[in-house]
Formats: sequence, structure tokens, C-alpha cells
Amino acid sequence: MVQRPRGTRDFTPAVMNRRLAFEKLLETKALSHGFKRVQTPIFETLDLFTAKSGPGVVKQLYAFQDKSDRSLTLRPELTAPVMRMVSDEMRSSPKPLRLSYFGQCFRYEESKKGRYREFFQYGVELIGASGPLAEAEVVSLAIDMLDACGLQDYEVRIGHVGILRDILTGLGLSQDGEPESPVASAMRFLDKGDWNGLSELFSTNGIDTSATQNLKTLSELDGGIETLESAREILSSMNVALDSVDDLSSLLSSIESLAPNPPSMKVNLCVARGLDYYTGMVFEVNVAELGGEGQVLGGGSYKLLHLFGLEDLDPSCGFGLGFDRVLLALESQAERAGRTEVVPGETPEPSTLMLPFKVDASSVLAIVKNLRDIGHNVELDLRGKNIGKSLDWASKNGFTNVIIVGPQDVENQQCSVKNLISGEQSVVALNSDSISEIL
RNA sequence: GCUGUGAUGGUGUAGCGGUUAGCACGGUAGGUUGUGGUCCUGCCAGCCCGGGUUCAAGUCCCGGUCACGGCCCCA
Repeated sequence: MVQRPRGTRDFTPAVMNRRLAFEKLLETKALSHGFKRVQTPIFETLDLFTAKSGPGVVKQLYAFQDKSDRSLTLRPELTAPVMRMVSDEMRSSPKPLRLSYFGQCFRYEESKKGRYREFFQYGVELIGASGPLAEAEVVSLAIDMLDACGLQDYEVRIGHVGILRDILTGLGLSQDGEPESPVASAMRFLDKGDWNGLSELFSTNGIDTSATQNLKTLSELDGGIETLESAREILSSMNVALDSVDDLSSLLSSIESLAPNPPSMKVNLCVARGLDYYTGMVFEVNVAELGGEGQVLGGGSYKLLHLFGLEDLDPSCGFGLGFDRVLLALESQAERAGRTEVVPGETPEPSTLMLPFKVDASSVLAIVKNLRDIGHNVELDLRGKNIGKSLDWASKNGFTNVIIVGPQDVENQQCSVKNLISGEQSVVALNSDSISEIL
């Protein structure tokens, strides 16, 4: 037997129905915030990702040589391709740009629930504008999307890697080093809350480990806008500029108006995210019930355009939403609540079965076409069974209505339209307009 | 990268060294030549793959594959 490659999935019609409803919902929200859909290739040149994320990423790439010996790879994420597209195609488009995207990405890593080798990401990028207001537009869209699909109990955490870098370089840590700079290591320790690791790093770099105390206090500031006041004091004592704190404060109050009341939103300056190219605000969304793979969304402000020879005048801001993970969370929450509808709007539209019974199908084909043109979903019965079996089949396949056309009907130019949900049946004239009225 | 658990028709399962591998749902063909979401009958369809132990392996052992967990990681 031939089986699917590890970490991939098939989506049957029943599953796709839900996924399409979810995508449509996200698309609607993106458009409501002005983000226009784009699409980039499934594979790109290998350089695109090694330039952005360093050569170490290659081991997680589906990289290959094509028949002309080009180094290519399936895309592991979508931010870099979109930025490449902007530099290739939209250099002179008026800024700012609001772009959205959806598609599969590929990473070679251990597959488990919520982590697939082929996974789907929905994301947006706001390019060519920066500052608290631009960031608020992006973060509020993320919250808006999660609310719209009915996700509950999620936590938004907002941080700022710019501030973090200022602190760490202020202490004397270097931003250069292989394979990982001391600053990057420190940020990783902070993100994990690994204080021993941080102390060790400080001492090997000749920094007074007492500095960890301030950072620890900072990491414990985990709450609303009021935590920024306390942060100010600590940062002042460390001689770190406060401009970014003011920006964060402004960002939070804008979000307050644009997307009020997410289940939980916290500021924590130790949220670091893994990416080197983030320059300022970063944020992520977690759903606790997903366990280890609970991060469903992440993003922030970054600079990438310089990789493509464009000026990085302004940082861009965006996020990627883990399509599969949000769906898993929704499914788990729906099950817990005993709900059958997982994604709002996933219930299929009513559909109708045209059932010619002991008459030549050609006598109803024109009607089927007309009904479809009017906008009804109509399926022509192809099996020619007796009526009992056909109704049974129609019922199992989720049809709302069945149009029964038998020999007597053709003779009298009428037909029976039966509603399978109510069981009601009525006789109407055998033409598309009359039928359409009662479907 | 490390580690734990598991794998029987399409789905859910029984079988724990010797059975024609059982059951339910499902699919399909009928019972019914114009009315389903009751019922009855026939049929379809399975031991993940490769080695080994044994007179005999779905069952025990080793390896692989895949799935699900726990660490590591997660651009």
C-alpha cells in the first residue's frame, strides 16, 4: 500500500468544508481591515531563507536541486516570500501596503499533533508604515480574527525586543557571534525564564550577574497597561531609553479601542520570539489546552527589505496564524462544549437532488441547468434506483430537497418537491421558476 | 535530537501461540416496478511492512514505517 508521507494530511470533503469556512472567515476579516490577498510560489530559491534566517535553517528545509541544478526549497514560512514579492513586483507601489496570504508551508521536523511537515498559515504584512498605530492595526486584526472564529481562552502576550536588546547591549553583551550571538542567547533564556542559563551567560561574558535581578523583576511584570509604569522605573535605573515604552503604551490604548476585550492580554517585556529580524514590538497568542504546541499565532515588527536591496526606512509589521492549530483548538473547544458547529458558517448550503424516476433524464436537464443558474446547488441523480432507496440516499448525503419527476409528472407537466428535513412535499409546475420558489 | 505508548475491513472494536479472524457501523445488491431517516437477506472489505523464534505467529522477539504523548527545538 502506498501511504501518505509522514507529517502530511488528506482533507476529505467533510473536512475541507470546515477549512474553507475558516479560510473564508479569515479572509473576510482581513479585507475588513484592508488587507489584500497575494500568493507566492510554493518553492523558492534556497537563498531566500538562508539569507533571512542563517544557514542553520537548512536542516529543517525541504531543499532540493532541480534538473538544472538550481538550489531550491519548499517554503518554510511566508513572510520572506511576501517581502521578496514586494521587492520584485511592488517596489513603486504606494505605501503602506496591506497584504494577506494563505498557503501551505513545509518544515522537516518531528510531526505530532499540531505540528505537521506540511502545514497551513494565514498571515498579513503591513509594509511601509510603522509605529504604534500601524502595530495596533495588525494586532487588532489578529484579535478580531480569533474572536470571529469563536476561539476562547486564548492569551495575547505583547513584548518588545527593541527594549530587550537595548537592555542587553547596555549591559555590554555583544550582538555578534557564531552560531548565536550573546544577545540572542540571552533573549532565548529570558523567553524561557531560564535564570540559571542567563546568569551563566552573564558571567562568561564578564557581566555582573546582579543584572539578572532587574531582568527577573521585569519578567514578573506580566499584566495590563499598568505594568508599563513599573517597567519605566526599572528601565530608568538601567539607563535604557523609554521611547519604546511610550510607544507600547500608545499601542495598547489603540488596541483597547480597535479590539476591546480579548480573553486575556498581557504585556511582558521578556517575550522574545525566536526571530532575529524582529526589531520592535512582538506578540504571540497561546491556547493553553493545546499543550506544547499551543502557540497559534505570532508576529511583530521587523526589518527584512534590506535583504532585497530596498531601503529599510520603516519596519514592517505582520503576523502568521497557525491555521491548523487554531482549528485544533476550535475542535477541542467545540467538543468540550458539546457543539457540533466548530467554525461559524461551516454548515453547508442547502442542496437539491433532481430525481428523474422512470423517465428519460433528458426531460429534466434544462431545468437542472436553469436552477443552477439561478443559484441553487443541484445534483442530478445518476443511479436510477427506486424512490425509496433514492430518498434514503439523498437523506444520508445531506440534501435538503428532492425533486421527483415520474412519468405521470412529465405527462401533467408537474413534479413533486419534497423537503427531506420537514418531510413536507408539494406539487408544482415542471419549470425552473416554479420549482425555485419553494426550494 | 532523545524518549514513552500504540497499530486487526473505510470507521470503532473482539481475539493474547492452534478459531473458516468475531461483532457493530459503513458500502453495495435485493426484499418493494411512485416516497427515506424502521426491518430482513446476500455480498464487499482487515491482522502496517520486513526479518526471526516455533510443528504452528494477528498473538512472542528484532528492525523499519506511521500515529499519539513527554523533553529539545520551533526562522
